[in-house]
Amino acid sequence: MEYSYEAPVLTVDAVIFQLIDHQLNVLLIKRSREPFKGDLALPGGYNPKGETTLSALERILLSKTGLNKNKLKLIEQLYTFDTIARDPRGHAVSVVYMGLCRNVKITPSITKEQPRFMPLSKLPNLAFDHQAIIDYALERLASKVSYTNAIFGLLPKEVTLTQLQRAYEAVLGHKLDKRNFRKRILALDLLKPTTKYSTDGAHRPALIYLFRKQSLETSNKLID
Amino acid sequence: MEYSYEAPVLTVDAVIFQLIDHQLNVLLIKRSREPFKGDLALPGGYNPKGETTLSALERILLSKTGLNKNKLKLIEQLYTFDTIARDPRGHAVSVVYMGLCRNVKITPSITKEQPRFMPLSKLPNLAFDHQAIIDYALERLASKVSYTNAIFGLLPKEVTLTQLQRAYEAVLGHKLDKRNFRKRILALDLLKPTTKYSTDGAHRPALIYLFRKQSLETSNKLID
DNA sequence: ACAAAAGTGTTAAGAATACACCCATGT
DNA sequence: ACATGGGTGTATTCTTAACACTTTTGT
Repeated sequence: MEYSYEAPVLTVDAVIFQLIDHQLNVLLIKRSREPFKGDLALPGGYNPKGETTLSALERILLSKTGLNKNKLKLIEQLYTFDTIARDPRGHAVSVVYMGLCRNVKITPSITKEQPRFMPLSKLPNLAFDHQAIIDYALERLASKVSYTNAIFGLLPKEVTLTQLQRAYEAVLGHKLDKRNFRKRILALDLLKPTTKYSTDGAHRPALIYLFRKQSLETSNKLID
Repeated sequence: MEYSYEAPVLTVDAVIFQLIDHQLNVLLIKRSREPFKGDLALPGGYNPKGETTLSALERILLSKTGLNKNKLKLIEQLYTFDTIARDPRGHAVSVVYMGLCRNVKITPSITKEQPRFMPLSKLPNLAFDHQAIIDYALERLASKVSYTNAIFGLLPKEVTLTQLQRAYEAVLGHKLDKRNFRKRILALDLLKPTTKYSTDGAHRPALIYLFRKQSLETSNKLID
C-alpha cells in the first residue's frame, strides 16, 4: 500500500467564539479566491507535513486574522470533516477546532481577508458547509458549558453574577431564572466572592466574583 | 503555500467494542512490522487520497480483521490524533473511530495480523498510545450511553431487562440497582415489551423486550 | 427441596422550579 | 423622583436513592 500511497490534502479550520454586547459572535474572513470567492468563511488553511494541526491552526489564525494564540482562553478539537469540497481540485480532510476568547478586537484592514466577528444571529450565507460547522460547534459549546466551567473562556477573570448569567443565556439560547441561577452557580463553587463592587451605571453596584479556575474542569451538576 | 505544500500521512484507526460474557472487549491485531512489531494494536491503516476516512476504515477493518462493516451497529468518529509516532519516518495524523457490534466471531487465523477481541480489563501493553485511545473511547461510550440509546449497538434487538442492565454495568463500570434501573429504563420508553419469554436456565423466565429504535437517538434523561 | 435469576413498591431525601419585592446607585 | 439593574427566600413538585421479599423455573 505504501508504495502507491498518496495522502489527501489536510486542512484546519477554526470556529472562534466571542461575546460582543451579550451576543455570541464568530470570527469570519472573506474568501479572496475561488471557490466561494467573496463569501464569508471560517478562517482556515493547509496543514503541511511536520506541523501539528493545532500549531497550523494558530499560525493560520495569526496570519489571516491577526488573532494571537495567547488570546484564546480555550481551544479544543471539534470534529474532522472529510467530505468538504474545500478545494474543487480534490479530496480534502479538515480538522476543525473550536476556540473561546474575550475582549479581542479584530481590525478587518489587517489582511486582505478582512477578518471580523459577526453575531451568530445575523450570519449571511457562508462558504462551503461552514454554517453547519458553526451550528455543530454551538451545540457542542452549549453542552460543554452545562457540565464544565468552560464559560470562563468567554469572560474576564472577574465577573458579576449578572454578566455570568448573560453569558450562559447567550450560549444556551434561552433565559434563566435569576434566583435559581445564583443559587446553583454558587453551589457549584465555580466562583469566589471578592470584596469589590462594579459600578457601571445608574443602579446598585454588583459584587464582583473571581473564577476559581482558568482551565477546563468537569463538574457533576448541570446548568440548563 | 500550495506550490510547496506537502500533506502529512493520513491514517485511520478503529476502537471496536463488543460484549463477550458480560465484559466489554476491544478488537486488536498483532503488529506484523516495526515499530512495535509483535505488540497488540488497534486495527488501522493508511487513508489514501480519494477515499473518505470512514470508507478507508471499513476497508481496512475487513482486510485486517475480517469484520464486515454491516456488522457494525454503530460507528462514529471519536477524535483525530496528530502526535502519534505511528510511522517513525514522519508525521502522521490519525482519525479514530469508535464502533459497536455484537455476536461477532473473529478468527485470528484469517490474516497474519491475528485479530481477536480482548477484554478491556486484561489488556497487555499496547503499541503506540493505543491504550490511551481506548481509555478515551470508553469514556466517550460511557457518556454516550447515559444520554442516548447507544447501548443498542452492543445488544441484540430483543433483550431481557437483566441483559440490558448487565450491558450498562459493563460500560459504566459499576453496579446498578435493579428496581431503580427497571423503572428508569421503562420510563425512557426505549423498549417495547413483547409477549415472549426467555428461558435460559434454572430460574424464572424473563420477559423479552424489543428496542424501539436501532439508530442513535438522544434522550433528555440520564442513566448513571 | 433448593438454587438461580425474575419480578415488584414504598419511603425519605434532595433537587429543581416557580415566583415578587426591596436595595443602591446615577441622572 | 425615577429608572436601572442588584440582590434575596420559600413553598411545591419532581427526581433520585435506598432497600427485601415473592415468583417461576430446572435439576
